Amino acid sequence: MMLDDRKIKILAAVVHDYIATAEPIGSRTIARKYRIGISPATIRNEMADLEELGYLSQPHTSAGRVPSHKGYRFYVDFLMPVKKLSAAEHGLIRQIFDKRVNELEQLVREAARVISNLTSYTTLTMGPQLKSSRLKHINVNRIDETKGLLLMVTNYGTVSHNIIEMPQNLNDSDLVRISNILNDNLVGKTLLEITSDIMDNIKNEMIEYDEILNMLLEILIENLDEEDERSKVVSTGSSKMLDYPEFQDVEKAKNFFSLLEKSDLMTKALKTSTKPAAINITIGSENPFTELQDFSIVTSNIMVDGKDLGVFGILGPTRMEYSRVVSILEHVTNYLIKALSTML
Amino acid sequence: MMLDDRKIKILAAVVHDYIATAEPIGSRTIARKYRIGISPATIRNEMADLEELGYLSQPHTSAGRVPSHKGYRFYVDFLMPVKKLSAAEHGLIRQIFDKRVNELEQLVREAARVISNLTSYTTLTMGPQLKSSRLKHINVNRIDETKGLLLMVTNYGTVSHNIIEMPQNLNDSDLVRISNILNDNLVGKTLLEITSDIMDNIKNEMIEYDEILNMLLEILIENLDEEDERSKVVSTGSSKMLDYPEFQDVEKAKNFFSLLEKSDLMTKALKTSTKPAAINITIGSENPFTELQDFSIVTSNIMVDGKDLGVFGILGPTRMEYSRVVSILEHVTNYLIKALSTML
DNA sequence: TTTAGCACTCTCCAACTTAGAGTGCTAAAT
DNA sequence: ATTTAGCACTCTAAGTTGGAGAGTGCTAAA
Repeated sequence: MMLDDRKIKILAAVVHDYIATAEPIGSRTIARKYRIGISPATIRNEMADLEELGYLSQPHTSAGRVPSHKGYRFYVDFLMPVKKLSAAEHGLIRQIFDKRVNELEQLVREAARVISNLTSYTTLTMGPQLKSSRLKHINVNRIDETKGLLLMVTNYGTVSHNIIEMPQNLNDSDLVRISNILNDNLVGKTLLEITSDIMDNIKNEMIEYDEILNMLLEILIENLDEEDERSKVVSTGSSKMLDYPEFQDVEKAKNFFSLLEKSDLMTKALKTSTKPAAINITIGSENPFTELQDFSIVTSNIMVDGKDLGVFGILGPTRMEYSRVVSILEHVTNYLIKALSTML
Repeated sequence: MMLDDRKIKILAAVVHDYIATAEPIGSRTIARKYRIGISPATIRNEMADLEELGYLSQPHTSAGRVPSHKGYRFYVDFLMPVKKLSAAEHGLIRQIFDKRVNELEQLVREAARVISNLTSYTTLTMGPQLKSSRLKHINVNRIDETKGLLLMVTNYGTVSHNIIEMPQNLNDSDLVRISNILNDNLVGKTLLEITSDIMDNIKNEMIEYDEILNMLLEILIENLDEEDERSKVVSTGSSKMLDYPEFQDVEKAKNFFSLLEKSDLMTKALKTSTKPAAINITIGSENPFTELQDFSIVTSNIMVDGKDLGVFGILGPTRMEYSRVVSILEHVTNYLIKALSTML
């Protein structure tokens, strides 16, 4: 079911033009703008064929043609040019990683902002599933007479801190002992594995610290929920979408924003569209979630040493500048992976 | 220039109805809905007077009347009923403070979310100016062979952490010494006061730790900029605005969103509208910034022990449910202040 | 001083018209 | 056997027109 050369040229022209203008494109325009060397009439015949084959569609009888999802798919798989980024764009991306930033979250946030600025679409980010992350370091510090600080670092490089009430009867060497015990018993475990069982063991080892250990356990459990919160999908640059003709209708815009707020949906969308491949493109109705079938999503996972540190996703209209988006995403992801692999 | 009783009743009716419906309101409607006991004709005469006095205005000759900014101001100052919150609303607010949350930022974020849900307007929040906050605790922890963690806590209860590269030649007791020295020299100072001068002093005291101290100084300086970032205005619930008739025009909506992105403008707006009073209302053209003159802003500062810990602001159309907004803001702020004063 | 009555103004909306873009089909041209 | 010119046809977008309805201000009567 391959297309002949002329059909391909016409399909490419339609996709290219529609991505740029958002207007249905007619035979006359193709003949004028993309010199293929055949008359509008012939182009019309070819377009009728392409429509029958499912690559194009017509908003109404006397309008030009618009690519169908199948049309975009063909374009993405076979026709899409590799878009070179300009020096300025390169510079913007590199700039994020020049700063000495040592934390995953911040780096990802910055990257999302730049992606969103460069593409003018909405960028989605999802952090690593912290339930599966392993504790790398844990300790308790004293801040003042009554307050302390519980500090945890995971192997993903995420840091979390919690201010705690300090039992009065603990001195500094107690804290060092507690920190050491916690480290010895908990480091290397995933946050899910740290249950009351393990904590009971520790408590048995150190009955004298019962009070504070109970408190810490409680905080650990609370953190689990919260961290889940943290690993949720965050969207950046959503207001940019209002510039696109697709969202000139306020209803559409509202619909889009409320979509972004359905964080479980967005989480699933980012997860399922992430096959092993580096870059993943889901076009319109290819998406299993009906609410997202008017959009396209391009995702890219951040894999470092086999660890899945999260996903970038770009959410935009099906009429998306795929080639630009893909190369921007590729670049940012590569830089980020490089930065992270020296960091972790 | 006081209004007589009948004019006040009519003004109240217009403001009340316009806040509810966003439609200009005519003499007939007032006579029907708000039984004042006079005929539409008389109401017309009174409304003509109110218009001449500047309390009402007419979108066009044959439309009803709409409150002017002066009209809203009169309403807010003299007519506004005290809105009692429902039990459910009370519950939602209380709920935030039931969780054991020990951090200012998180608490504020939660509070903003609830305010935005309850009012359906956009909530703005601004943290304390960290440049003026005082260091309460600082120390350096080791995470693994090559990595360490610089930890800082301010008197406002904000915590910041930075992962750092550890020089190889430091052992654990070195870290304790460094932490102690830093604490002794820096605690109590504002972040602005911590300049290279002070650090030079410390370095002189401990020439052997030159390398790590230089690094820490660099991080401190970087943090200053970043913390500024943190104390910037954050907006919550902006997409809710799309429900209001004021923003049915996409241009208007776009304009609103790009306004939110001008963070320096929003910062100034929150600062200047904050006189000593607890709650501050700025209506339309009362705002010194022309871009904001189509909106009203209600602010409330979080003052604990004379320390300014930040500001809540609600941004909405001039046609805003002032009484609801004010009482919600009062409640949340009071709860928050109570929570913080036990915390800090 | 208040009110009924009425002419007047302005907006909103639905119905209609027109220009323009694009199509599909047919028949002629290559 | 393709390709192309020509043409009738269709559909939309953008006016234009003409009430209907809401609301006003003024005048004169209550």
